[in-house]
Amino acid sequence: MHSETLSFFEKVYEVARLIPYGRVTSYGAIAKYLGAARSARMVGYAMNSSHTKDVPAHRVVNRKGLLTGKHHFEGTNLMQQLVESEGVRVVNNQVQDFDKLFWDPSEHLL
DNA sequence: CTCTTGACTGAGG
DNA sequence: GCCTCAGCCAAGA
Repeated sequence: MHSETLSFFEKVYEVARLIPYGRVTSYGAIAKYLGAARSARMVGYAMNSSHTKDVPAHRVVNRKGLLTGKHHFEGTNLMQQLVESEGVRVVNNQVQDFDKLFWDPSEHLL
């Protein structure tokens, strides 16, 4: 599962699938968890390709809790609808109570 | 091999 | 708090 043969994208997908229902994390947090703290942009790039795969990409937002990837989902508001369906409140693309809902992949190891 | 493309981030003003 | 800029680097062409 965590083979070295997995591409960076595939590793990102594995971590994204660990995000609990109703919680969110950031591109940077996932990158850090993978030991590639400076590859946050790559995480977002990977999410762009997660379209067809079984990955909860809507639970990944930027460090401020903004839904920066919403334009990559179908329709004009699908990403927000998905997170809100999990109980996450969003106002102007900003996740409310972001500090409380933020899930750090690194905590998963503790 | 080189070059471009970014769903990012931290620092500086 | 805001905005801008530069560094970041995997993948695909």
